[in-house]
Amino acid sequence: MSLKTASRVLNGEPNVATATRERVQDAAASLGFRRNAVAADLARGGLSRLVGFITGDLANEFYSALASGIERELREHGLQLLTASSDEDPEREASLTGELIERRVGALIVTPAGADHSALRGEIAAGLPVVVVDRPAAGMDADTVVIDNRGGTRAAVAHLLAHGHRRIAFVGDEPHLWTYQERSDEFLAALREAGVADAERWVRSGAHDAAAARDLVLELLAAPEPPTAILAANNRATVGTLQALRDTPGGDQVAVVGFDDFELADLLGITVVAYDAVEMGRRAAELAVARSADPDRTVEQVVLPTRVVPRGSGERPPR
Amino acid sequence: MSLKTASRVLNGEPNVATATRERVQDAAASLGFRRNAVAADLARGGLSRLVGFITGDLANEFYSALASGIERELREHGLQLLTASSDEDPEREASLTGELIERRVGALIVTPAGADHSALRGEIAAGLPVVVVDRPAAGMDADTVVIDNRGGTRAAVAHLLAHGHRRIAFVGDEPHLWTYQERSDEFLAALREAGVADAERWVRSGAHDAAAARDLVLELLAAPEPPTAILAANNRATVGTLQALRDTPGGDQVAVVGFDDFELADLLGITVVAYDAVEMGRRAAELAVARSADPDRTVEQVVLPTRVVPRGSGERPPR
DNA sequence: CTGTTAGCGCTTTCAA
DNA sequence: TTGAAAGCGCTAACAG
Repeated sequence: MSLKTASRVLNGEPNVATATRERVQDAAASLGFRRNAVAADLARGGLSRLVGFITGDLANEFYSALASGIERELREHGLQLLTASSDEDPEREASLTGELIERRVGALIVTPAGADHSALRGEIAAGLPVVVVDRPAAGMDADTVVIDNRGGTRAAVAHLLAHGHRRIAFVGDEPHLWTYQERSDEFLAALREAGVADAERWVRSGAHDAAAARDLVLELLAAPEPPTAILAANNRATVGTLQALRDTPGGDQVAVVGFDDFELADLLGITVVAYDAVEMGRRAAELAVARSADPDRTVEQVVLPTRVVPRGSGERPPR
Repeated sequence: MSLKTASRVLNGEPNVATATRERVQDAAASLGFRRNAVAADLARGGLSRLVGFITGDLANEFYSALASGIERELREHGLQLLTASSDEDPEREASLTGELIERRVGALIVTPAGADHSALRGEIAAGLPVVVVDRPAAGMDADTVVIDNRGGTRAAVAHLLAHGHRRIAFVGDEPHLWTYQERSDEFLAALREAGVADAERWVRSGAHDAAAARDLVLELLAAPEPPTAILAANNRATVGTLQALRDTPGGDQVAVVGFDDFELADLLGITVVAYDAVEMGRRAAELAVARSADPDRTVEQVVLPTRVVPRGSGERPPR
């Protein structure tokens, strides 16, 4: 029989006699035959059934939640996930982008590390479906999934204000990150609207890991007029803040709200601004699939909601 | 000029005149040319520069730590990571294995879900480098990376015994898991050697998630003769145990040692049996690469050490 | 329902 | 140093 007939059977195409079909299947099974998806994709015109995901650090629970959501959604569409970590390094990000494109991924999902997205822009222009997650890529017309950073920050500050706080500190990541910008901006705006003078003095940056956050908070607490409440602007900042409070006499009096939920927040009684990272990934994958199917659809900007989950630490009154 | 010359330049092969080389590079740049890794791999004889990783659940921090270690090591060898989640379902695992093989991965790294590894065995026989992580696959001659479950358990029990405990409970995952077997076996052995009668009565299973663990521990604590110490046999069991202790009067008197370290264990003062999951992944990738290079090397069984990290919860004396 | 022919974009001989 | 030809394993288009 011909090659083509076998191909038809193996691809589940119609128009094959049942007898022939069975013959092929038997042969394939007994020979341990496996179709070659690489060759198939090539013949079909280049694109593979792979979707690339370029992320800061797979070991970070936020990114792995994203990856999990992405993978789950892709699976529904018969697509596979190709992961690469940029270590938040823009240069690595660019080279990984190149590698994935050479692998002919059908789409790319990225949490952009740097500010320069010229590489990505070119690919989009060349027709590659690109979805940007967590942080929009400035000046790029790409599908985007972010959370409502401003709304979440606003709600957190309102929560603390409602509990009587005025001296509220903000402990954030690196200032060049978009999420930092959004959150700190909104923090300042909310404080000013509440009539807090000199709001800037309460903002700290550089809490890229727990240790750095801890130091920042220790410093804040040692000042002549320490804050009565702290908004920790990401999960690592929250950990560092908690460490600092533990190590400071009276630290358990200070109110804390953390941005990003985490598994043990419940156990620790930490009030947080929560959102669904797995869902973020799922939505991103959905957009990637949609754009692959229809390159001309209008660009979509998905903003996922956040909510304040009160668990005790954010409801302490000011000392 | 010929196709081949261009190919040589793009692959950095020697024997090209500098002038020609430059001409090709300019052309490639101005045309936005990208080589097609899919076609290249096909022409080169089938195998792609991809390594597959089949894991239980990417969102679980243990697996994502593995993935991170794997990815980092593969990168060193110019390989890319293709991830797939089995949801701990043996059937899904088998079908994913098939998909990855059709994608012509150069090697496969697996945390086997079920007990039946016939599919994998066939692939190994067919020459596919397979590395098994976290749990050995019974009856298979595959490279393996596991931690010293027995040693870790033994050390944890010794730690609790040394602090005067005799009524020590074991809260573990599903009994069919290899890690459960190892840990519970060794737990029983250690208890018996210490002269604890009727050791089996202290063993509980089914703590596959925190909620289940919590219920198990609540039950233990409500018994007429409650344990004075608990060995939580995985990270979710630890969380559930802590929840149960929080919700039980006097629960803060009960000693706890958790298997698996976690970020907030330090903050919570939880004594744990720790090991390096990222390193596990790295070693697995290393083995995968080594076997790809030399299919005939002897099968290697890597056992990574564990260590007890005392942080307070495991040092409480019996009530 | 089945087969033939021509590629997909690259690499690998081997020859010039 | 360069090039021509063959083919990796498959599919798409068209015949039979």
